[in-house]
Amino acid sequence: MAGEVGFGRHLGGGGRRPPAALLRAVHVPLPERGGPQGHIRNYTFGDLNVRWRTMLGYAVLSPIGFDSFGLPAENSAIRTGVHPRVYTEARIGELTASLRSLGAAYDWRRVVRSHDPEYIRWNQVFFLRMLEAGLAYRASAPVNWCPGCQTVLANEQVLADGTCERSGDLVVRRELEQWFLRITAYAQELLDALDGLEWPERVKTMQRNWIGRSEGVEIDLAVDGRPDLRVTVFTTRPDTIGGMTYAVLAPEHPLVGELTLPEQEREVGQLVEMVARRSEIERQATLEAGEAPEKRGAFTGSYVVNPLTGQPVPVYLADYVLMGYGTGAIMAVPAEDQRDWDFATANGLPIVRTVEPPEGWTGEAYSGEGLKVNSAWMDGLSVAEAKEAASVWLEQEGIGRRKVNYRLRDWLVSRQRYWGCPIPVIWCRDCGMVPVPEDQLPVLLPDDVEFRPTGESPLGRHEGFMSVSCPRCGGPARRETDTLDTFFDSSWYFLRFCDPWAESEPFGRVAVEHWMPVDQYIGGITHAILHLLYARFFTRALADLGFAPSFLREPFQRLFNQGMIRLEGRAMSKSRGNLVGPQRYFDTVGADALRLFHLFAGPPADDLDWNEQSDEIIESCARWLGRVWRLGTGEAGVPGSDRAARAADQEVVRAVHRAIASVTADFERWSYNTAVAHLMELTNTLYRYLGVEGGPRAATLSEAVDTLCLLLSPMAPHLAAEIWERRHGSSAGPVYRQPWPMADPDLVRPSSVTLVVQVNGKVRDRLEVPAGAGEEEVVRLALSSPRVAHHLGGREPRRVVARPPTLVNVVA
RNA sequence: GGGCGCGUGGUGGAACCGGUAGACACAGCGCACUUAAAAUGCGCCGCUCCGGGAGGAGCAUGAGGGUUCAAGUCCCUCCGCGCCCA
Repeated sequence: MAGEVGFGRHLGGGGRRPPAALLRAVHVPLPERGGPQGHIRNYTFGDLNVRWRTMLGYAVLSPIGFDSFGLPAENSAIRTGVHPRVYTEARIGELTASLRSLGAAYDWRRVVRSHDPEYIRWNQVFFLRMLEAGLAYRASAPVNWCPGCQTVLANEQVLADGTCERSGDLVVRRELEQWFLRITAYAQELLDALDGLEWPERVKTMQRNWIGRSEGVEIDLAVDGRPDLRVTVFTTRPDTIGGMTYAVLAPEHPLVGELTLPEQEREVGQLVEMVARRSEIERQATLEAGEAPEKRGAFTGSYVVNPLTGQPVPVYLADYVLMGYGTGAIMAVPAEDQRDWDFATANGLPIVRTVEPPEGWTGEAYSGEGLKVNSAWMDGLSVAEAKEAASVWLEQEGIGRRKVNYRLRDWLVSRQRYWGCPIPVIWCRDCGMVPVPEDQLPVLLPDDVEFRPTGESPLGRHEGFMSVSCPRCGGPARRETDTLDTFFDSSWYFLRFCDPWAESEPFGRVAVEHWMPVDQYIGGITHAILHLLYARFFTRALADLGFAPSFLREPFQRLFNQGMIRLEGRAMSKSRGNLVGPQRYFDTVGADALRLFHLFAGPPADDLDWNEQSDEIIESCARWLGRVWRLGTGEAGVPGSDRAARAADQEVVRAVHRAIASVTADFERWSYNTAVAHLMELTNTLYRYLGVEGGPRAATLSEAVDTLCLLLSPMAPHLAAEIWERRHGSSAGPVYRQPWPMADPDLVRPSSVTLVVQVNGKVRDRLEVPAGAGEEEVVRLALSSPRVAHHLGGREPRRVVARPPTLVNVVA
């Protein structure tokens, strides 16, 4: 629960760059399943960006909010009797305290909580406008029902093994009236617009697959002996129609009754019953060991006619055909589809190839390129040619239509739970479904409810809530008891953040135009599909409904996926009870050390294993901060004398500029672990010069320490702020208002470099040479090396490859 | 089954464009300070072999092959792990 959300806050801005044109917003979404360390990691990365970009001169918006509705609070209420509101607000308090300890630079004035009446009100306004526009609708549908949670789940909430992602119960299928949002109306746009997003390719691919566009043909098949009936199938391979040796209906297909002959009724009935117990995900999965494949299908007794061959072929039911995709019926071509092949083999059905597999093909179904066979006038064509020819032919015959299909289904938003946003609808015996008038919003949840161990929503039994008069006829009516999926809440909070004070509208237009889209979004890969796809849809819907500016289509321009935290190989999460809370680290080593650990332990995008070594590394982060502290406060010592050595002075200056360049480049490419390493390196260099006679000038060393402090401040803000204040008082302003240091390119290059000399690709000598050494010089130096002479053994070099000033390879 | 990603010291990791493999740390070992310990500061630290030593040679980035003057990095095959889709 208490997922939260945030962008940057307006820390200072107004720097060297024009603020309005270069706004950066850094959003930190809800890494709900990551547990406290996951939160800490996420906020650390976000906060680093906020502070760094502020120092670069950008105005940064960094809000924070709480995705406060949802099942965990309600489940806790059922278990402990504590009201979800009480539970939720306590968790928000803890998280807030945690974030403040961490030093996260949020704009706390902009806090948004999805269970607040104002937020609920706009949620409900959106829902009603969507209803009006036909984007929200009610339909009966086979849905995923979790017996444990007593609620319907979205497909996305059902795991691959057919269990509920929250309770772990086996999800079953039920036919129920549900509320949906018409996300499919935006399928093509959601697919096309992915190309313009600066997101990890992996996430874009996942969304493309999820939307699952496929082009094909719908074909009407005549039923043998029943001129009144047609079975319409969808296929992406119309060229293979000659190989259709049977047809398959989904067990829920409306024609099942008509097509099932009396002698097949028993078999068909058994299959339909078995399928009803399985979740959709499970149905598509491969057979379990020992499961007989023929059990998953049944013959109806009817036949349809193959339009190419004119032959009747049997009609089966099978659970691998889904009612929700295409037309709920397929033409089965076992030779070119492996699942059809498996089914045909198990049920003794014929297999006819329509594409010649390549020489030496040993597999079963072949779906690749090749020449057409057994396909009448298509014989000899390529697959692509035949596809086109078959489509044209089917259209001319009047039995086929080209069709684009999507795997994406409409978004099921109703939940049979209490702790969510009520759906603002009233059911009247006479008027039917009546929307709650907008001036009567928000519809709020009653607090005096009783939670029963069954998990059943208490709303239905609450007379005060349920009993209303119909807004249209004034007669007695009942309220809708379903609440909205929490993904509904989290699909627009970034817009509210722009202007959380708006009262007469959900968010001010000007503010949204000013800040949106979010420049940088940071979140776990767990949200690759659900949250990100819903938010993209919602943003478009709100723009088209006139709430958001019409140009705003994409909410998140850039996305960064942080890695998960694992403990003993598994994701750290509350439900697994394997949490390592942050408080003990705040109490012992401090928040800065913990932040540093998350930055230093590995690449931000990689998963992080939390183990015995983690505490040791946190200790070492704290030790290094101590070293920086002593350097900053002068406790570590000062340069030994004023008689400065030019060489040492130069070396320190160069080390500082190298660090500036490295850390800046590392920040840009999200390489925080190496950024920390570079600052450690600088620290080590500076320590070498403490108390040394003939070292750098005191002023040089002092400037170096200041720069170290500035570079460190986005990572360890508390320590940096304290050091800065001690060194400069309050007159210079706080460290986070200082400009980010700039590296002088001339000083980044070292004065001398190591020339590596290889003989036949093996390193044989290393020479110190001036950084400006040219090709002639390095070749001369390399060839005069005695080691090179030794390894040449008297042979003449056949070739010398020089990459001055660092490498020469002598080939003998 | 298909697609994508990843395999580097005892450990976490670095190597950004094909150019010194192992930065920076952890653990370990040693030294200084200390009555002692902690803390702190400094040093050593891939493997094997040769050498008393300074040093030298060879082998090393999951396995095998290829391209190249040069491969952790590019190409092919295989093995293992992870994720997504089926």
